[in-house]
Formats: sequence, structure tokens, C-alpha cells
Amino acid sequence: MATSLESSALTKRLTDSGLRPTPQREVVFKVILEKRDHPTADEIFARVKSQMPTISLATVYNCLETLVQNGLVRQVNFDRAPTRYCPNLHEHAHFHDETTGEVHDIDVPAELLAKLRGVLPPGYDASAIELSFRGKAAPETN
Amino acid sequence: MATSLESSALTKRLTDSGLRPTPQREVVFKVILEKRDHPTADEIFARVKSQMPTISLATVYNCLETLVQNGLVRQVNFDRAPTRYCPNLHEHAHFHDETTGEVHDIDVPAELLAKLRGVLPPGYDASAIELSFRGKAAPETN
DNA sequence: GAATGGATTTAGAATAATTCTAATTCCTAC
DNA sequence: GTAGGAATTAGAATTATTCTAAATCCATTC
Repeated sequence: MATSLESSALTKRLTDSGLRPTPQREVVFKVILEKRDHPTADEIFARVKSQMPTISLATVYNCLETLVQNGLVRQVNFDRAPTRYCPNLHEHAHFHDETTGEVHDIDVPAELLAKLRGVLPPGYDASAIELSFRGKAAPETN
Repeated sequence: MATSLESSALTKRLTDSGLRPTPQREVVFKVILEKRDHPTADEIFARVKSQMPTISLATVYNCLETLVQNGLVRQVNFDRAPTRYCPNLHEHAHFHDETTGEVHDIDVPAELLAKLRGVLPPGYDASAIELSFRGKAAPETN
């Protein structure tokens, strides 16, 4: 069944990173993978609690830190709003919808990313590029 | 003399925005214009206090908010670090030097900015674009 | 020139996201 | 089975920022 397959795949991703696949880490990771709406730590905490009511917020923060450090999840920051978490590991940009508060992933062609690096003066070596947009998005066409 | 000229130019920029040129606003604005190293509110507070020891941190925050709202100063955020303030009003990117903690302005050609907007799906309308780099910069060639 | 009232400043309290601390629990390896 | 390190936990602490309510300032009106 799909769920157990997913669960073991998820476990594998943790162990492949050298992480102990604790139930807490698995449920935090699972929640982030399942609903990719860039939740905050609080939102993740709420979702996780419905499956594991005894988990603590500190643990959610610990798991998130571990996942981020191991490159399994990325942090997304905008202004000084609470950090959001994103399981999309491709290099991509973010669009923050002012109207709905939603965050959408935006694909950036590799060619354009290379051009972006090109704006740096000689001697500047960027290990990370962050690109984000703020604005309004047309409602989804259903 | 240069100082009074600067001071009146600064006053003019405030009044042109419809702001009352209070001593507090002027000194906060002056400090930001004088040393363009992207200071935090705390750093601005410290610099301002040396000229106006009675000013309060709340006032510095108030002045900064006013300056930002009127487009005289821009906020620069990186991850969840304290907000920094930048008097460079041209559209530009920021480079955060991991080694020194310094922030440098990076010029972005208008043509490239246009290309960036081009990555948005149809229906997405960006009112602001933020681009920042993190990495190491070669030391200044003196 | 004094009174009025809205804008501004101020000190300190409050807020909120996150991190820290110290104790407990859990596992893994011996 | 036990020892020891890793992980979890509750709650305290931290920190940047915002809020609150009172005081002050200042432009305008009488």
C-alpha cells in the first residue's frame, strides 16, 4: 500500500543522510512532504500533533533543524516573517502572494541562474542565491 | 559649509515626502546616509545616541518605519537576522559576506531584472523582487 | 500671544519566534 | 543486560520588534 511504501522511502532518506529515523523525525518529514504549502514551524507542529499528540514544539524545531542541516528540507524566509519549510530541493525561487499569504515555488532556468551569478563583481563567490517575488497571483484556473 | 548643506538637503527630502523634519528623523536619516554599511536598528540607535543621547530605541524604530514607508530607506532582510537599513534606492541585490558579516550592494542590469520577471507564470504579477547572495568576497584591493 | 489638538517622542511592558537548559527517555553497541 | 551517547521534552530564556499610554512638541486658530 502506498502509505507504507512512502514510509519506508522516507525512512531511507533519513538513514541515507546518516540520521536515526526516529518516529518524530519521520512524522515531521512526512508532514512536510505531504502538504507542500510552505508551512511554518507552528503549522508543522499542529499537523504533527494530530498524528503524534505527545510531540513537543522543541522537538519539531530540533527535527526541522536536523532536516535542514542534512539538506532534506529547505528554509524559506521572507522579510522577518516566521520561517517556512519547503521539501522542494531543486534550485527555485518563491512567490509570496500578498492577497492569500500563500507561497508558490517558481522554477528558474539554470541559464538564468548562471546569469545571476554573473552580476557579482570579480572575487565574489556565492554559495547560495535567494530569489523571491512578492505580488498577486491570478487565482488557479480550476 | 558641507554639513549645513547636507542637513538642509536631508530636511528637504523629509519635507518633500510630507514628513515633519523632526530632529530625531533627521539624525536617524543622517546616520543611515553617512555610513552605508547596512546597519541594524540597534547599530543605528548606538550611532544616533552619540549625537542625541536622549533619543529612545522606540523612536529609532518609529523613524525607521516612517522612512521606509515613505521610500527614503529600504529594509534588507536575510534569513531571520535583524533587519538592516539601506539608503540605496536603486533596484539592487545584496551580497552577504559569510566571513565578515558585511553586506554589499550589487548592481543588477535592468535587462536581467526584466528576465527575472519573465520566469513568473502567466497571471503572476510581482510588485517587488528580492535577490540576495551569500558567500565570500575577495578582500578589497587597496 | 495663549489655547487647542494632532503628531511625535518616550520608557517600559508585551509579543512572538526561536533557542537554550537540564532532565528524562530512548537506542545502539559492547 | 548495561553503559553511554543521541534524541526528546517542558519550560525558561532570549531577542528583535511592536505596543501602550503618558508626556512633549508644534502648527494653527482665536
